[in-house]
Amino acid sequence: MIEKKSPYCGCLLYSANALSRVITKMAEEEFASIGVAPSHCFLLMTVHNQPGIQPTEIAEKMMLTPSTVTRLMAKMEAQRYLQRISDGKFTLVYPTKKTNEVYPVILESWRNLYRRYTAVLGEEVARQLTDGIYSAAIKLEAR
Amino acid sequence: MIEKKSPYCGCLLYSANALSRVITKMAEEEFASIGVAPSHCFLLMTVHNQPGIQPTEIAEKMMLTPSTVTRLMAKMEAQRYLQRISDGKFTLVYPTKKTNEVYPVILESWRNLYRRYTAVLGEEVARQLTDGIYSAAIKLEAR
DNA sequence: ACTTTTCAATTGTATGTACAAATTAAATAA
DNA sequence: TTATTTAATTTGTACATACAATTGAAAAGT
Repeated sequence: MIEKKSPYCGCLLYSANALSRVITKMAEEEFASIGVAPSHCFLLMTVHNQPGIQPTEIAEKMMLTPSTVTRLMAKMEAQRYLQRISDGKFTLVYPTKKTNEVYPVILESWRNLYRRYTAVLGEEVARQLTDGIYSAAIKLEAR
Repeated sequence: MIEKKSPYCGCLLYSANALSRVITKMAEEEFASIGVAPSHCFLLMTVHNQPGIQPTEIAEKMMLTPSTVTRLMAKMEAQRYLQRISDGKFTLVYPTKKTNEVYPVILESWRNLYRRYTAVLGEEVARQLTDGIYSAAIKLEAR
């Protein structure tokens, strides 16, 4: 049986984008029950684990730009999932009761996602792949 | 020296998205001189290599949805980079003179991109990583 | 003390992508 | 042959993300 590969599968851009879309879709399915998108959940986790964190640091941790973080926060704040407090030129971000309530559910969904893709890829393969991807991202970002 | 990792680096979703953003940015820089975004270049390559190809097949090759392909095509057609011809319920997509002119430049940029990331990651590592990413994407899509 | 520079955060705008619905045409069933 | 179903494509809409420009405040230089 002939395995039909994409003509672009040797390209990191192509493959990385493809994987990103696929795993994002799986995550959206998993997080759908919460009613909060995966990126927003990362934000909530970050704020939950470090109340009073500032947008810039959130952006670093999430590997996103500050402007994106502002948008994500605005949405979550509108849903009372977090609170921003201005402090001079800084902004301090805090979780709310709602955040704390949903936090365990987020963790659970996150674990389910992990289980789902490791079931397909194998745990060790998934680990190594994730590690390779992460370190490549770091190296290329520092380029 | 302590290496500071992201708290989410063990998550495939997080890492894959991060890599996707970083490599996309590099690609955008590389393709900027052409004035055509990376995804549009993939489209042009696909059509160049298979004149008369249909949107559905393009979508499969590019691992995108048909609706996304429609948007990409609309943009490129507006810039006279390709031509759509209706044939019953099908649409046949053809390259134009402009496509053929720019094609070698696209290939060159693509090679440059490859050189850039392999310079950072090492050729063998990059190859294996790309391969692992691609096969994970395929497996997870078939989930 | 005042000016200039730097820096954090936000806003305007644009892009790539997807889903769901609509359209249109072909294929199949009656 | 006509009616129904299926399939290809496009459109309406929405979302995550980024860049460039703006705002507002702190820091540094004079």
